[in-house]
Amino acid sequence: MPELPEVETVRRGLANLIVGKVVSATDHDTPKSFPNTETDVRSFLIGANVTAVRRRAKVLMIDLSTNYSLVVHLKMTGQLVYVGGDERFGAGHPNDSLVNALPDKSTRVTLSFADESQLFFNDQRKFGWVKLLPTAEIPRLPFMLKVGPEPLAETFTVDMFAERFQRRGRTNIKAAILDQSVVAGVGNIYADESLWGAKIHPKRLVATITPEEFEALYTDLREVMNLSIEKGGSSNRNYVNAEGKRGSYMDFARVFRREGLPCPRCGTTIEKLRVAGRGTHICPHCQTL
DNA sequence: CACTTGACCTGTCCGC
DNA sequence: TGCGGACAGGTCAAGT
Repeated sequence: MPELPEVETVRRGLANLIVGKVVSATDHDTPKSFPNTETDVRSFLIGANVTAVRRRAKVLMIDLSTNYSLVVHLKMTGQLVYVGGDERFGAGHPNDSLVNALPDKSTRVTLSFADESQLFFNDQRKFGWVKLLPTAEIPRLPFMLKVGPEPLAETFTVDMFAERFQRRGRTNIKAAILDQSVVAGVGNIYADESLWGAKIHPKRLVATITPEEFEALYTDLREVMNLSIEKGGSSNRNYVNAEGKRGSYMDFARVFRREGLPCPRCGTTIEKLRVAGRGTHICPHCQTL
């Protein structure tokens, strides 16, 4: 799934839907999806009140009144879908069919709240997880120690952006922008979209990128991510928000998954290639080596 | 260190 | 219709 705009969309939804609710029960399939001890679950999850829902990079944190948090990574196919107690089997709910189908085959973790509502963590490919950890320990997780700055933060400047790349001078710009220790939250969709916006070929070595190009990339990355959040994220395959609804950014995508279609800037046919081990979409006229 | 590749999983799509 | 292979929004652990 889920890159920064999708995770942020889920965060905003959950912040409205579950803050203040009391956890009454939990269930899961494999320990891989929910690697927590029974003792911790009983002591710090059951009976806890949800106090906040936060995000850092592509990681979600559901804070609890016990000073523990549920830390969630959706990886490629994870979903967090909330179903209100009164919505189940209710007629006229916008997501009737999806909501009433849960839990389903991909459901890995279920959280039940005291008011009968539920939160489902679904994950087709089982890469994601939900970890119960002391809130104060989260910043000391290896991932949190190495992850780069939030690209949409007001304090994040173009100079900081360009500086972050200097450590990765000998690789290509696509691998570097996907590196979470350079900048947080960029994944395959927004890497391709922003490189197209800045007219930079994804195979260009970082060391050859000019200050003007870094500035264009910085501006475009932020624009494209802000637009995507506004559109509720990208539903390329199975991403949905906390209410089970798809996002519409893919309707606005300029190159991602648009191979064979004309470039919206010059009309040249968009091509798909492989860079940094990932499917990569470019306009061969706008983005040259 | 910086960099690349394979592994983790299931489902879907495409060519034979 | 069936089957094999490639591929899919992300990160890690290994290898060079």
